[in-house]
Amino acid sequence: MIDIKLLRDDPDLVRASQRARGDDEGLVDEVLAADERRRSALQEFEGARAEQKTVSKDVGKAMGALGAARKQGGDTAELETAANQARDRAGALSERVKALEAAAGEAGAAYEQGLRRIGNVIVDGVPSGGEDNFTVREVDGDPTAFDFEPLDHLELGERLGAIDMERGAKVGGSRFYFLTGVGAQLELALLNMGIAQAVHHGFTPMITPTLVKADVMQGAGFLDAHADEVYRLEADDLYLTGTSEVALAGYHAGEILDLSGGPKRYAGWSACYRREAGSYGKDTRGIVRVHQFHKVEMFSYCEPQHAEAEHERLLMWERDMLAKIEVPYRIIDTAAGDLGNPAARKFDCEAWVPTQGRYRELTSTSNCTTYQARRLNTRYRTAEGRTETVATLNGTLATTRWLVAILENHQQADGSVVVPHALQPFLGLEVLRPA
RNA sequence: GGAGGCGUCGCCUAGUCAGGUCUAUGGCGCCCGCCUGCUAAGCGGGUUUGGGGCUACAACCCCAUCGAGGGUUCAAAUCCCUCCGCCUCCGCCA
Repeated sequence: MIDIKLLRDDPDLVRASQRARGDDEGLVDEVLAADERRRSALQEFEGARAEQKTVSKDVGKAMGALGAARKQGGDTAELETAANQARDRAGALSERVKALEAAAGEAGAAYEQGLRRIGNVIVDGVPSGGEDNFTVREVDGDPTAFDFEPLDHLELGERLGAIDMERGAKVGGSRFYFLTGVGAQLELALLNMGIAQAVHHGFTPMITPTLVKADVMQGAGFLDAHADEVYRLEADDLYLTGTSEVALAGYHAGEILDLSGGPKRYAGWSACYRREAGSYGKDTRGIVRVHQFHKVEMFSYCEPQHAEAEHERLLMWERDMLAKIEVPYRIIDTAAGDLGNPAARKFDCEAWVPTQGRYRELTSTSNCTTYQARRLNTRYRTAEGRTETVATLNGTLATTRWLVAILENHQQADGSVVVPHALQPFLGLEVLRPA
């Protein structure tokens, strides 16, 4: 959620952001009003509570004096009367405090509910509008040219004995698959290359839980707009994560971090699960859109004032990975309306897929600024000793989908696939050949 | 799955049985100051986090915070209930 102080100080900025996202601008005034109500209710309650506490302490004092007098066998009647009087007064106040507390609680809940609905304030420069309003930031390489009719990744994968969709469907249903033989090896090689690069740049590699509790899923921001994308295990009230971002965002939840040595960077390796609800009929062929895949994900905790620079760094490391697999790609600046609530800006790297004649997303890096961390209560200690909310960012280093781009772009007329140079040491093969 | 023990403001710890006349005790660490050729020791003070008020984002005042959430009570670290985590033992299973 966004910072209430920003909302109070600069509501126009938040209104503009909501407008760019195509979200409800009126929410801003709604929440400001709720904030006013919450604060006045809180003041009333706290005042009454303070009074009640004072009176109640008098009861305590009176009771103590009474006890002492009894021990000494003195006259207790007067003390007893005083104690009872104080108790009656406190009792009367107690009723009022309970009512005021309930009212303050309600006002607080209404306020927070509204605040949570406001999306992160977009970074200056993010294009307005919906899914199709992205801007192209950079194009790297020309679409791969072939002097033969290229095969699609599934055809190639089947000939190589690398992908088995049919048996995947038999075992798990549609959108499930087996990676077999060189296919399994290729995925492991790719993911390992991602981990190796991350470690080289100082990331801590992490193998993360893929089942998380509701508060983590909620805090990471995955139960709002796209809740129906998430698998939920009813019997245990746990959620299957669609990315290790969720677990890595939860990793430092409730903690106060020491960022004096720079950002904390983690590289998460995990299986990812997505229901793909509402995408019936889309990308039904092959492993472009599946319910389960593997991913290496960068995750960074940094000071908010460094978030934009960190975002550029994550993008740079994604580019390094794409360069290693030697495929043409472009980078888009996602439009505001296509950002999730937590993201203030998102860059996607999209690789050229020859048989589709278009670019498909291979990586995605988001700057969530303090939005995610505020919900998860992750802070850092400033040089002045104050606590402030950290910024969180994430970005992809490799996923199963990358196999699509690798297979299709590096295929030869005979159905073999040349392994990109950087990947060869991880795979131990230079060329994949049909069985 | 069963039985028991534990969870206190960075770390350790008192308080919980018998609710109150205290503002959660003390030590370690850390920070500031004093003293001091230097260091150590010594002395004094400070040291959870969130929210609200007032403001200069200071000082100060108030509310909450003893694993979490409820409840009882004028009053809860303390009593009751539910949940979570850790430890020990038993059972079951990889």
